Amino acid sequence: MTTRPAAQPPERLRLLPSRLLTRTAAQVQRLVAEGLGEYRTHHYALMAAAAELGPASQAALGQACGMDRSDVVAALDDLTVRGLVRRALDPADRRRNTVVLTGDGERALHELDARVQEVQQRAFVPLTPDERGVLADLLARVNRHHAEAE
Amino acid sequence: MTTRPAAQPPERLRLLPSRLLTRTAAQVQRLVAEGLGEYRTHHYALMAAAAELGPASQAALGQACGMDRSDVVAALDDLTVRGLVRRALDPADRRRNTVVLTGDGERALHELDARVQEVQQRAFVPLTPDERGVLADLLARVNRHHAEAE
DNA sequence: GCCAACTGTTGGCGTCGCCAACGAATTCGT
DNA sequence: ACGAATTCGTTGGCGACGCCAACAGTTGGC
Repeated sequence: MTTRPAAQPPERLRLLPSRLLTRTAAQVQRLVAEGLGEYRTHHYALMAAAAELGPASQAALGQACGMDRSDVVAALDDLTVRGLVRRALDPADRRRNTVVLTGDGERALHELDARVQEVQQRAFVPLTPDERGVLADLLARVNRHHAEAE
Repeated sequence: MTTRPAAQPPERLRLLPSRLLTRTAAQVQRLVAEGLGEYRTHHYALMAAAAELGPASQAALGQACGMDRSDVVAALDDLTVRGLVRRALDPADRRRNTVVLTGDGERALHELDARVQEVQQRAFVPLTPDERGVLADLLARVNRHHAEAE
C-alpha cells in the first residue's frame, strides 16, 4: 500500500486569499458557461450592452463591456451570423459600425437573462441572501479600487 | 463632437455577482502575476507543495495543487531547467518520479513567499482586516461547496 | 499470469485577456 | 486649410490557464 498522498493543498495555498478568489471565480465561471450553453460571456455582455445602449459603435460596446476591440469584432461576427445583431455603417462617421440588436437578438437576450439569473442562485447557494450582499459589496469595493487605478 | 459613449457597463452586468467575482479575480490575478515576475502561479504552487509534502510523485503534487498531470509536467520541466527542483525515478515504484526541491528551489520559494504576501496586502487594500476575513470566509464556503460536488 | 489501474509524457483544444499593425476616416492644431 | 494625431474596425498573434485523449511502461489485485 502506498502512503495516501493527502490531496489537501499546501498550507500556503489553502489560506491564500488571492488563490481562494481566483479558484472560486473559476468554479462559478464554469457554471455560468454551462448556463449560457451555446453562448459565451462575451456574447451575453455585448447583447446586454447593445440592448441598454441602443444603437452604438463597436468601440462604445467594447468600452462598456471592458473588452478589447478585437474580441468585440470576433463576438459580433458570431452574433451577426446567428442573426442576433446587425452591423451598419454609420453615415455620420464612416469609421464606425452602428450595431443594433435584432428581434431574434432581443429574444435570445431575454432567454439568456433567465439562464444567467438561475445560475446566480446555484452559484452562491451556500450563502444567505445577506451574505451574498456582503460578498458583492466587498468584491465591488476591491474591484472598484483596482479599476480606478486604470 | 460625438456623443460621450458612457463607458459604464450595462446594468445587467454591473450588478451581476458572478461577473463581479470573475473580474475582481482577474484584477487580483494580474497583480499576483506581476508579483511573481518570472514565475507563474503553477510554479509557485508546485514549489509550495514540494516544500510541504517533501519528496513526492508528480501525481501527488498535481493532486495537491488541483492541477492537471500534463500541466504538472510542463511546470516541472521549467523548474528543473532552472535547477529549482530535481526529478528522480522512484526505485520502489518505477512509474513514479520523486520530486524534490533543491537548495536554490527553497531559496526561490522563500523569495516568492515574500512577494506573494506583499501582493495580498496590495490586492485587498480597500478592505479592513476584519473584512478580509469575512471575504475569505464567504469565498471559502462557496469554493468548498462547488469543490465537494466533485 | 492477466487484467485493471496508475504514472508520466506528448499533443491538442477552448476560453479569456491582451497587444501590434494596418488602412480608412475623422478630428485637432496651428 | 492642411498636415499631424487620433479613432475605428479588422486581422493575426501571444500567453496563461484548465482540461482531455492517447500511449507506453509499470504495478497491483485476484
